[in-house]
Amino acid sequence: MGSLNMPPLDFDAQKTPHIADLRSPQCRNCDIVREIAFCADLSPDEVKRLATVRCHAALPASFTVFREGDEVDHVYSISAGAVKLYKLMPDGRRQIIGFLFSGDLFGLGIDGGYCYTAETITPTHLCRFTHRKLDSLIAEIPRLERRMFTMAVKDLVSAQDQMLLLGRKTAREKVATFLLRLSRRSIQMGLPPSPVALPMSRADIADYLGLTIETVSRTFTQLKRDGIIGLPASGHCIVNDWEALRELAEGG
Amino acid sequence: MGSLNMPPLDFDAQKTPHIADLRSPQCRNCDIVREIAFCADLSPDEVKRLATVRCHAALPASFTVFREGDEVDHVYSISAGAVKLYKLMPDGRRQIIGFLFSGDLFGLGIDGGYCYTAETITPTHLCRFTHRKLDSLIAEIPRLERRMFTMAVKDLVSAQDQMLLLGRKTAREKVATFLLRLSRRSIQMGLPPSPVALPMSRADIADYLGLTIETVSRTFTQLKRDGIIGLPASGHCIVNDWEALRELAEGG
DNA sequence: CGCAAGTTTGATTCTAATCAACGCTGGTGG
DNA sequence: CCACCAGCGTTGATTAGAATCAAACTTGCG
Repeated sequence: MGSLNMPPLDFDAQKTPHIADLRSPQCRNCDIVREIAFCADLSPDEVKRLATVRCHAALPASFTVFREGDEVDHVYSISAGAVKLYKLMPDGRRQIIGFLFSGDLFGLGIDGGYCYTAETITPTHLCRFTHRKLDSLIAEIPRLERRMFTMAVKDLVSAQDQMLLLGRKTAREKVATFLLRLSRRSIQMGLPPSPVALPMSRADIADYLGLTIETVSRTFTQLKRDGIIGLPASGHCIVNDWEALRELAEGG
Repeated sequence: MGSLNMPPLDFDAQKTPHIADLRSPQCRNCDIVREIAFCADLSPDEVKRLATVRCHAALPASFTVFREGDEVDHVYSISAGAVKLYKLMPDGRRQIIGFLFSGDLFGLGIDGGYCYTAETITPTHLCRFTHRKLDSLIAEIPRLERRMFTMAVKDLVSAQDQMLLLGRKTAREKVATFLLRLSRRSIQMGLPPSPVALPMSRADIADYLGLTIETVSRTFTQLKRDGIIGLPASGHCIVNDWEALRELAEGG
């Protein structure tokens, strides 16, 4: 793991190119661009235009894309894979702000640097745009502005749900809610609702739900003993009793 | 109080007009519109145009503007006063999503209804626009779209900070962070950083910070005993030791 | 195979919640 | 005018849920 008190990552030491070395001209015009959520309803011409400003990178797992405080320069879109966004406190306490998957956008921020760190969970394909190019693109295709706004509002709504979870739910309720969210996200990506893929570690889940590793582990075990879920292999979770899980999640 | 399990408010039973009865033509062209944050840099003509679509209402304290689940029809801007936004669980557990003040906007949401309840804390002056009129306004003044987007991103950043607070901070750290935020907000409104006004009840603070009333009360008392703050009168808090408060807030 | 990292399980501690009582304040009505 | 009451806030005693501390187990990899 080592994300908690690791020295700044030396990108070059990793077995992949430094993401900053990728330039648009070097990027092949692959069709992954179609998967970018905010251009889902663009015309072929517009997609082509988009392709000229984006560049694409394949990153390994546990790769830090940018850190909290880094100068904001790019916006990223996930073509495939999974990314976590997190904030750290000076003493190492960590809060994961979100788990992102295929189609999700990140890297928005206000002046003064990114306000979270972004790190891949699994090997991940990213598309990247500079804010400058994105702006000129928006000038060409004004619809994009509305689309970005809608996405920000959606993120805001999710964040508010997460506040309720963190502030008022018990460990059991938190885990149940988490599983249901991942399941819904699976459906959204065209996968079956169960088994739910859990690409992230227990530590990640704990830092997302405001719990400790041990409590997350115990809660999974407990839900399994209650017959509500099954844990066939690490990284996967079968839901046996949707009704019970839903009721639990809402505190019923 | 009674916000937890009150029957749906009968607006007419209150001593103020039902907010839904207010129509644009009836609204005087008061200059309060200038205080709407998202039109701060508009030209006089544009402000005049804005005035034709907004309408204005003075509401008493503890007035429910809309409820979670209500059909989304309007966007609101606070001219003066304070509003809280909250979510409820079926069993009455409550999470306050945010405290809003003069200049703040609320009522954004996605299809399917508002995702929180909005209630005044103090007597409050609100401006209101239908989403429809706001859309036509945005068509006229495209700058507004960017402005709304920026505001949504700011809210998102705040929400992410709140996740860190709820998930990883101790009671002391939560209260310290809360006081610093209110103080910063005071400055932003042109008021001195201290004394910090606390128009909301202990119950509201508790439901905002993911604590109980008793813990909030005890923590205030403790910070007072430590000489970090003073509590001269209910509703106000003096900060004696900014450095200590800041250090506490960050977990130093 | 052996090691390191991640996960599970168990024992104990601790923070904040719960339960309970009391005091303050502001509004109401006798 | 003052007594009463309701709502809010504070304080104290006890409990509970999750954290911490500790150890064993599992998994994946060189």
